[in-house]
Amino acid sequence: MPQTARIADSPDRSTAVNPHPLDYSRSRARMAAMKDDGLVKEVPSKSGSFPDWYTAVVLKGELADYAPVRGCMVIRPYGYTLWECMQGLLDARLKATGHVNAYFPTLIPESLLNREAEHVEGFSPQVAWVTHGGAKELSERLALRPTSEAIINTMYARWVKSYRDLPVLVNQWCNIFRWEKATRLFLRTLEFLWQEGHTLHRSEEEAEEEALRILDIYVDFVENDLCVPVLAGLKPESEKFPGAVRTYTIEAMMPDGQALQSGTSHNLGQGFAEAFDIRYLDEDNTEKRPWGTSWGVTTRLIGALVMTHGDDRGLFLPPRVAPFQVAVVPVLFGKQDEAVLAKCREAVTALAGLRVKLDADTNQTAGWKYNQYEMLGVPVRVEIGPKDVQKEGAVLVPRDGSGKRFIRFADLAQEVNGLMDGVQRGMLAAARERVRAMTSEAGSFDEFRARLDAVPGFIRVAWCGSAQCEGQIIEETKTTPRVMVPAEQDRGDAPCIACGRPTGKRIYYARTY
RNA sequence: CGGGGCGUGGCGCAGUUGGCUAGCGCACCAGCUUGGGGUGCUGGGGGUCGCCCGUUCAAAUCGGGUCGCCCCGACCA
Repeated sequence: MPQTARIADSPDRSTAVNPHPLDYSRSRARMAAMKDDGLVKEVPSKSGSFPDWYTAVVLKGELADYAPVRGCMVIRPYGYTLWECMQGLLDARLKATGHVNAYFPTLIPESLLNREAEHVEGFSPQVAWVTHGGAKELSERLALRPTSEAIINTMYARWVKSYRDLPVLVNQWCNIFRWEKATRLFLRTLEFLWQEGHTLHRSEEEAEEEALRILDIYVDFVENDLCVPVLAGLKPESEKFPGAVRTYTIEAMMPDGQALQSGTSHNLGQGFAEAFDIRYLDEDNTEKRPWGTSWGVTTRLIGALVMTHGDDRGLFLPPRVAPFQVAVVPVLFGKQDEAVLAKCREAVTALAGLRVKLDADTNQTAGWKYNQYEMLGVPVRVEIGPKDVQKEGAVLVPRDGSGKRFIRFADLAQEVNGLMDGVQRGMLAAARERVRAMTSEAGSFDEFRARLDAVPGFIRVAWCGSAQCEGQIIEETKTTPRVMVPAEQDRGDAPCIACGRPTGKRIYYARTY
């Protein structure tokens, strides 16, 4: 019974690392190759082909695997545990702000989806349909939910009667289907997991506050827990959610210079309340329509984690969300093994409160395990061998590459807990610095292209707000508008990059996933 | 949806001007050995060559189709 892993929110032990053997090569050629840089050759270089690197890290990191269905993936136990860790942290924030979870059906009758015109139009190219029950053709097609506004607002219309029923603050964790032409693990698959909040409010102001409150929660969660820096702000009209009045977004920048939309929060106005005929009787005894919001983040965030922090050794997961925060690796020689293992178990006890994996397997060497847990992105490794037992110490190895350190065993808990915070902060700081270096400003198309050429990333421009100018920017630069940051608006006029008219608007453009 | 690439034991690949029993590395099993950065040796088990249809005395190899995956561009969390 070698498993001593304690996984929060995980009811069983199926989340144990490496439940199935993998093909980690041990050929002499590869061993020789390893001596060059000490890196496992299972992972191609991040600076080489970025897409190949990404796929290899997801696969070798045991986050996911291709399913025998086009465009679909299996989230493996290790990857799913990561998702559960992420869920736990975000869910707590949502609960703390008064939201409650519920569950609505995956199947959505076509007639409901058709109620809101812009909504259908926006989603119809991506909807998967159920047309048969057994051999019998259905009288009405059922959509596999591409999002749940239609079915949830249908229910809200039944439940909301009085101003006393407001606000409605409901969230659901579920799966979503969107038919995609080209798929990538975690970044775009036919089916993915997310959380979607759907709220109703008494006033427009309250709905706007809610949309912004959620945006703030997303920023806090993604930056402080996932260590992924984002630009938060408003989407331009062209990038709005179908049916929304306003869409807010958090946009992350990946190391290859492409922006990744990482979460959205929509002010839906009264559009859905009208389409689904939601009314309530207000204090003044008149019937009114509530104001709505919806918002979500998806398993795509796992892709952001991989790309932001991974390196040539594989994954690197922030301590707060890592399925295993610490890997304890005994160095076994067949002689004092019992003493070494006893010390390792003592270490696990000392680290109570952290998610710890003790790997006492004897069919792999200690060195093999070092590489394995680095590939899995475990933030801190503790090595304990006979020499450490003798010296009453242990070797700590943070995944951030800052080197091995020998510590007194008595200081283990304090040292490791200190590393948890230090590594977490270091990851955010490093990512911030990278994104800062990938963000620039351009006053002309020539300048825009030059910057994009030098360092692809976020490029901020002045934009008058017209669709025509937006189209021209897209055309000239092959980038798309990502986000307008509120604090950067109306702080002095500059000529619109396309038409030259003075404007206070600023917007970031980037290539995107 | 266009352009390019790829489907051969679990994984990575070789073999492709048609021709012997389809080969190699890793993984797996057994034994010995080794062990602080992916131990070494020996011996084993495992494949109707993605699928279908053709051509042929003979197809992993040639032709047609089909399915899937990867990469690059147009649409999207």
